[in-house]
Amino acid sequence: LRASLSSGIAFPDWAYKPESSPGSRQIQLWHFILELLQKEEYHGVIAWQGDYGEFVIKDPDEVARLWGNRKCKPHMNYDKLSRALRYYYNKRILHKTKGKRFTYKFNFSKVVLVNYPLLDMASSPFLLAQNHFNGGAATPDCSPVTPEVQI
DNA sequence: CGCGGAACTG
DNA sequence: CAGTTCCGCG
Repeated sequence: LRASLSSGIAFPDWAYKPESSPGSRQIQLWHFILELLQKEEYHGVIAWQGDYGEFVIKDPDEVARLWGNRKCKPHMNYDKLSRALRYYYNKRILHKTKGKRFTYKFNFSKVVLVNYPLLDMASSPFLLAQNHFNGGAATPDCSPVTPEVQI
């Protein structure tokens, strides 16, 4: 188990995923989703809606564009993004809300309860996300390297 | 749309 | 390993 030092609150392992290469750890899609969900400026694009942990992608094309932008994948689209989301079903991170279009649900209750039996679910996923991404320090767009050599 | 197999990539 | 790309099927 790990704790986020900057925010003060402990966050479960499943939400961390350190991964090899400390400096250049790739952004996880569901991290990115949570990041957008946390920012009010994207409420027209993606937002919490319905049950606890449930969210709707209001503008699939835009979310795909933003994701592609972050991953330097200019040809990203909802078809591909949704395939990535579907891989989360077996990983128990997400599942589909059947019937509701563009609607998925985080397995907060299940996974958090398993990893953190003492942590109650009073706090919304929004608060959890806020605590994890302390206010959104920086949102690095697709910018590979900035050598900036000066003499 | 939503699903999951399959090949492929860093 | 975490997607990306492509695709046939329902």
